[in-house]
Amino acid sequence: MKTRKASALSTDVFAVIKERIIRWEYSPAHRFTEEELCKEFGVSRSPIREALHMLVDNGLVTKEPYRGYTVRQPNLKEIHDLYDARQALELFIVEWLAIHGMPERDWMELHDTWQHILQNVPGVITDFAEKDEAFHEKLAECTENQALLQYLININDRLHFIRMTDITTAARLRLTCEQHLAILDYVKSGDVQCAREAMRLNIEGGRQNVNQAVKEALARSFQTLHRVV
Amino acid sequence: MKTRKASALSTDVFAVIKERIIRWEYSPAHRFTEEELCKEFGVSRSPIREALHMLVDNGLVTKEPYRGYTVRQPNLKEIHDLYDARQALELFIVEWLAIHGMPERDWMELHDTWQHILQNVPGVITDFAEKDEAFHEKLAECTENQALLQYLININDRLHFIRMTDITTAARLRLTCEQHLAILDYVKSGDVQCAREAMRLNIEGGRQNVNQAVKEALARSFQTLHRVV
DNA sequence: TATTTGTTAATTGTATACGATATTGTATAC
DNA sequence: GTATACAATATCGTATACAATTAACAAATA
Repeated sequence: MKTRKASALSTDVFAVIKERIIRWEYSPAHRFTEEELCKEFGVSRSPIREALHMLVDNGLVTKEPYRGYTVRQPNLKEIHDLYDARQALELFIVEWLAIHGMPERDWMELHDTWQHILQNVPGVITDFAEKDEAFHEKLAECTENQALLQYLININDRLHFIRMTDITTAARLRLTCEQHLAILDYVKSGDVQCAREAMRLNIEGGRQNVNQAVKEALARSFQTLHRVV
Repeated sequence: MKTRKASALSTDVFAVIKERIIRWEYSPAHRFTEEELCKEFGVSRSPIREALHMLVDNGLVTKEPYRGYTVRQPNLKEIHDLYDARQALELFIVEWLAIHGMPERDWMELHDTWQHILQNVPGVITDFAEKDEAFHEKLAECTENQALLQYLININDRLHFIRMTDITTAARLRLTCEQHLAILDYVKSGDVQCAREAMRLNIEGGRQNVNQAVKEALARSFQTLHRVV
């Protein structure tokens, strides 16, 4: 979990490696050494170590003293745990928004975005995970609660790698759009219980989808298996 | 937010400074420089920097590039935000425990502890904050969800400094005991709604108490004022 | 052959030196 | 007297050298 200001070099390295991990660009359990990263990025070990530290904080990499760093292999239990944590936070967030309201401008922006996606199904399937994350993070931002947002971002970072494999069928995409629009409507009308339930359904949908994706990955290849299970 | 394995030196330095901050042993907005900490702890800048990095992650210290590190001055809004985040997590936790149950042994341990404290009011007021934190963290542990526990610990770390000023009157202590025992009872009987409500009351009590403590601090001294407000 | 033990290579942990940058103080011009 | 340019200082940012630790492997031994 990371909010700190850090030097340009370390944040750059962090961002690049994080992006690669998230995009599955490393083989399972890939091992990093500081030295090799120094060579690749052309910087010294200090910023590399900082970047790796941040990756460890984000749960994307594990560190063994005197042994090195390895790309994390999240297991199914951890994925479900993260979805539980997400649920804990997001149910609170929609409840808060239904009670305290959210800025009209933000509401419209989200509404338009997802209405637009809905009307163009199955056109827009690229970057689905990013768009979905942006929706949920925007809601968190509207509570103006930095702690909630920070934890949610951490969860999204740690789940992103697996969400990339989401099954983005037209049906699923349409359902997600409808769920997001429903959440917005209930938030606007101040219906706490319905807002919570709509959010719960949305999150559970995501969880089931990921679950399915993991299982299919298992069926497909042993390589993927020992990464994800 | 910190789970990483780190070297002995940096974790030691981190633990010592964190303890001091939490115990108000630094004057408001105390400024650190890496150099001065090197001298004090007799180690080089590398482990000091790691320790400071961890403190920043824990929200106890802020960093300004080329300027130094300062002990954080959480404001009232942030305190309330953290209480909101706590509520989001803990309502989920008791709900989860009420549904899935918790180990009999852990339940008994918590029950005995708080029954004992209740029977000895107003005897045991020392370390109230620690005991209270232990109760809530134990519940989180019983869900076996590392993410939830990690976030809750982070919240407790960031609130600890202000909770130290909690008004620990006999009445308040008794009320807390009763609330904790009620939470345990509802969890055991699987009554989700009552468990949630009991937890909500417990958290809100803590929030109000802290709120009161901050206001009294304001009334008492300007020094304390510009630390907390 | 199985087991223990010493040696070596790989890697991080720590210390220190050097460079970049922001702030602060000072002199000078107007 | 004020403002501006410039120098000095403090501090972190980065690079690099050395120390400590671990793991792997080979050699010796039962």
